[in-house]
Amino acid sequence: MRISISDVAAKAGTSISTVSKVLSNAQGYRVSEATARRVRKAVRELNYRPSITARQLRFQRTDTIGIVVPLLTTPFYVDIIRGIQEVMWENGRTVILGISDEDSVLEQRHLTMALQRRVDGLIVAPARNNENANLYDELKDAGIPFVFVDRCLPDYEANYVGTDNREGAYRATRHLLAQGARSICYIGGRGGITALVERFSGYQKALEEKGIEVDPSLVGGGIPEEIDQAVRRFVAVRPRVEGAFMASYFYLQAALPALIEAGIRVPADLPMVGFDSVFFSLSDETDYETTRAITAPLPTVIQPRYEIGRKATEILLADLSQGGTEMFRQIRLTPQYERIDPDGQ
Amino acid sequence: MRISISDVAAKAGTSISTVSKVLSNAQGYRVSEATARRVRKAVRELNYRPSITARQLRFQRTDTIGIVVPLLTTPFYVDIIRGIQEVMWENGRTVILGISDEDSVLEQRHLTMALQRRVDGLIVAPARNNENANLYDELKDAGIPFVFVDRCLPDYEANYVGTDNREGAYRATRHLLAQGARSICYIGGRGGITALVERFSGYQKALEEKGIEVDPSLVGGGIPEEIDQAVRRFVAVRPRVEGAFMASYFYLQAALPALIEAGIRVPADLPMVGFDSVFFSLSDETDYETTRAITAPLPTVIQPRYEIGRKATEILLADLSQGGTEMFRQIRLTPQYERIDPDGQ
DNA sequence: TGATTTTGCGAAATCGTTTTTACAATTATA
DNA sequence: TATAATTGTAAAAACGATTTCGCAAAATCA
Repeated sequence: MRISISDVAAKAGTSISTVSKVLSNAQGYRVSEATARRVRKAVRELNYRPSITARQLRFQRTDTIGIVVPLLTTPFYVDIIRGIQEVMWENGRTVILGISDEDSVLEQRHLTMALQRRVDGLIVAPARNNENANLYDELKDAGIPFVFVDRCLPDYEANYVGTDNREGAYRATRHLLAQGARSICYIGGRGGITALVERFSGYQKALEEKGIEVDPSLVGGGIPEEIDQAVRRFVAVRPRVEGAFMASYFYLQAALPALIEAGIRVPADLPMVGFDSVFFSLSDETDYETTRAITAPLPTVIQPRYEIGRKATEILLADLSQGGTEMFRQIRLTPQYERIDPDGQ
Repeated sequence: MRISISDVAAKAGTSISTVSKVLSNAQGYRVSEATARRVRKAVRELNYRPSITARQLRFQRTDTIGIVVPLLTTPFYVDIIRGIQEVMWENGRTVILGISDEDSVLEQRHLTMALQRRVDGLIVAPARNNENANLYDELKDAGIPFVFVDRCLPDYEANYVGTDNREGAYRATRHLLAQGARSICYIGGRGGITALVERFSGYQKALEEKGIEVDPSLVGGGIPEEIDQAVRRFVAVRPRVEGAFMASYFYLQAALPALIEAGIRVPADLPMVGFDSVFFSLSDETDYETTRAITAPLPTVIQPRYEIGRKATEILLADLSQGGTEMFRQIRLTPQYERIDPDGQ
């Protein structure tokens, strides 16, 4: 029962092409003011809105981009999405959203779905341990532009917008060093996605600058169980670990219970720095216990989430308008620091 | 450069109608096995996928629904969306998402956008202080089914799925009464959206059952500044308030700073119950301070968020398949309780 | 007044599907 | 062997828009 352009034409007593011309009100068309008025009146009275679907078919573009993120339960990706939405709005476009749940297979399903919907382009934060490189190759072949945000596949050439992870991790580690810590553990893994590789590299750089060799037995990561075990090993080490670098909220959250169990409060007993916030619900028993072991707001590297979203969208739109450039852009935005002196030491 | 059905037809040496028939492989059609094989081969080799856009135009339905929620910064709506997505997946449909930021105008923009995209239906958690009733009337007139989740416009007839707010608030208030509290403040407002009206009503019911009249001077709500002022009044009251009912995380979050400033720890110094969790970032100075004033996990009413999403979608899909029923369904799901004895006293 | 330009509008093609209808060619029936 | 029924395929219409092109009517010019 939806009204179409022909209903408007009928009511205005004109042809559909005339209606279209009035509505697009481009310069080249010649429509008399009297007719235009009739058309506009009919449009108003019928409350007519052109079908985007028909437009899409005609123009061969959907003015829609697909977003796939691993999760929404922290504000991190929510803010990135907000940035994306904002720019898309400004350009009269829309967004469809998929949540991969850190699962490579689900990610693929979302991407295929989006492609079937003929999205113009994609913005993706790939799941950890990603195995979709061939899928992204297909996108390149098909000429569908996409931009990775926050994370990128290792050794993979593509558009990317994220934080300057190496720099952030470097500064954060220096913060620990400045407090006199020398044996500093790294919890975060070193592969799967580039962000972690880069953070490890920043950690390493800061240590080596001080002539400290990275101790492999102080590096841990993986799934929560592995992290838990790694932390148990670290706290048993003698002499005791003097600082901890947590590569993200994910690792921090997984590591805290083991620390608490060992009676270690942070940052009082163990200086600690992290990337981005970790969130606690104070209705949750476990979370409540955990917060008790935290003695002061944690120093943290703050990622420019909103800006990452905006920048990624701008790159995508640029690619779109230029019909897919062959040049890939890799952009690392400068992080901010909370309770870390970035120029410290 | 995307390949269409006619490319397949050309490659298979047949007509596009034959290709379509092979692909839809419905029973009624008669296509020889030899032709079908040729077509399938061509489809495989060209990696052809039918254009959803063209299908949409043909079928006059998009297999898409629009979701509009006020915010995504708490897990509440995220979980509802997860429930919606799940059911939509199972039915091979997609979702487009808008965030209204608690702004009636933005909500309207999102809804209009969704309509222009010709979504089949809508699931909406309306913004507080909503002024879009006429817009929703238009939806009814246009025969576009929609379901409210969590919140509903006051005195407005429409599909609705949410928590049994009155019951939840009733039980929560009884919990405070069971602890001996008699003068209990209510922070949450009483209008704008039905959830709050119902929660106030449950609070009132529990009090009146004990022969306690609601004291209007102990009721506060509104924007964060008003809440802050209300709390300051409450804590100054003598004899001192003995319990606090917080209508949602929003009010809890807004109220805590004033409580802390007054040196009141919760629930130790002031028994408190709330609806759903409040989240804190322990990298945030303010949040950190706030958590120090909380002496134990807070008792809370837990809303069945995931189920709300599922149920709402089921109702919408039912409406959709029946071509829009005239009967509106109002469903209130039973909440769960954390640290509240629901049968208490 | 007759020829030419301008103006206003509509018919038709197009985008990629699905589905109905029509039409051959083949097979079965009388 | 005609005729009827069946089978395989293609042509065409429809969905709702945009845009090119052509054709009248009106306006301008000679």
